Amino acid sequence: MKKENPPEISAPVLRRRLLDWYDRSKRDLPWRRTRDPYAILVSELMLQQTQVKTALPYYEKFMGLFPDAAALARAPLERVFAAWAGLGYYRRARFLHEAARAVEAAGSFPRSLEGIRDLPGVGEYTAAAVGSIALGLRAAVVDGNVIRVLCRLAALRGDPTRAPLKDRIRGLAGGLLDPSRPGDFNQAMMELGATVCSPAAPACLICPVRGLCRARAGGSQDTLPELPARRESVAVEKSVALLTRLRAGRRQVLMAPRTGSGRAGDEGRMVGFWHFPEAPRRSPHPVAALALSCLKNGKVEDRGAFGPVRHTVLHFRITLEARWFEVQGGEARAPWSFQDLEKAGGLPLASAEKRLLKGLRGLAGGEAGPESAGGSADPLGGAGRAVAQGRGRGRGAGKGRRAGA
DNA sequence: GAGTCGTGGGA
DNA sequence: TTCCCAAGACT
Repeated sequence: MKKENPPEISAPVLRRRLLDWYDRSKRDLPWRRTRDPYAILVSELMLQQTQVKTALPYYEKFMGLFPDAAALARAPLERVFAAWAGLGYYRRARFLHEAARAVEAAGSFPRSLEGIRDLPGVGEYTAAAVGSIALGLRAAVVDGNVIRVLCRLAALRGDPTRAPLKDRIRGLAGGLLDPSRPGDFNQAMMELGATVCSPAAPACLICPVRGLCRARAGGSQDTLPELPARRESVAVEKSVALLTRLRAGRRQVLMAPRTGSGRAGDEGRMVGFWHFPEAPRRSPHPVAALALSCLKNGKVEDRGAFGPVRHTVLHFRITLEARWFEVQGGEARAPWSFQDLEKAGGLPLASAEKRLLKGLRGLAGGEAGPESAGGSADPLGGAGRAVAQGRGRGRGAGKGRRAGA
C-alpha cells in the first residue's frame, strides 16, 4: 500500500483546471448573460442562503418588473415585496430596494469594492461577488460552497465559520483567486461546490481538481467541512381565522399588512407582508373570538375547519389550524380590511399565507374558480404539505390528501 | 460573538 | 418523516 502524498495546492494548476472545467460545463444562468452590476446585485441578493433553482424564477420575474436600478428605486416597496414573496428572508427585498435608491441618489453604480460594500444588504461576500463578476475587481468570495471546497481541497479540520479557520480560508481563497479572471474564478469555485463538491456524497470521480484534493487523498471528503451543529427545531401551533364575505358579486377575505408587533424580537419580521388573523393555539376554540375581534358589529357563521397546514421554516415547525367563517354584516375593524379573493394573490404574502389563500380559494372561491390547476377536487391541491379535513357545510372538502403516512 | 431571519430542495 | 443546508447580512 503506497501512501500517496498529495501535492500542495498549486494556484496555477487549480486555476487552469477549474476554469477549463467551468468554461466547458458551466450552467447557463440568466445572470451570466450580463455584466450589468445592477442585475448581478439582484441575483446575488436573491442567492444569499438560497439555491439557484429556487431563485431562478424569481430573478426572471424581478428583472422583468424592475429592469434597472431606476425602475426599482421608484417602485413602491409593496410591489417589491410582492415580487419577492415566497423567496424568504424578506429583509433582503427591503435592502435591495434601498440599494437601488442609493444608486439612483449617487447617480451611478459604485465602482469600488468599498462602495459596493456600503450598499444596504451587501456584506463581504456580496461585495466581492458583484465586484468581481460585474466589474472585474480582484476580490475572492467566501460562501458556503467555497468553504466546503477549500476545507476539502486542503483537508482543513475545525469549525470553518469561526476564527481562526475562517481567516485561514479567507486567505487561501484570496491566494488562489485568478487575477486575470476573478469573476469567472469565483463563480467556478461556487459552481464546483454546488454541482460536484456537494455537501453529501461529493462526485469526486468527475471533479476537475480531484488530483489536488487532500480530503480525497485521505478519504475525509465525507466528513469535511466540520460545521457547527444546528439548533434544535421548535414546534409552533397557531390558529388562523379566514373571514370571507360576498360584496358586489365578489368574494372577499379579511387581511391586514403586518406591522411591528412591539413584542421583543418580533419588531421587523415580515412587516409589510399581509396575513390573516392568527393567534397562538391554546384553548379549544379561541378562533371564533379571534374572528369577531377583527370586526365591528359583525356576526360570523362557522363554515368549518381545514388543516392542519404544516409549514416548516428555519428551525420552526409551524402547524396552522385554520377555520373559515362567513361574515354576516358588520365591517372590518382597522387595520383589517376585506380584499378581493381574486386580487389577494397580488399582495405580498409569505408562503404560509399563500398556501392558506390557495386552500380558501378551493373552498370558498367556487363562483369564480380561479386557475383551478387541472380541476383537482382537492381544495388544497398543490398547496404543499397542506391537508384538508373539510368539515364545512355545503361543498364537502373531502378527505384531502394526507401527507405522508 | 450569538441570535435572528418565518424559503425551499434534496437525501 | 426528518435533517441538513444553501451564492449571508444585520443587530
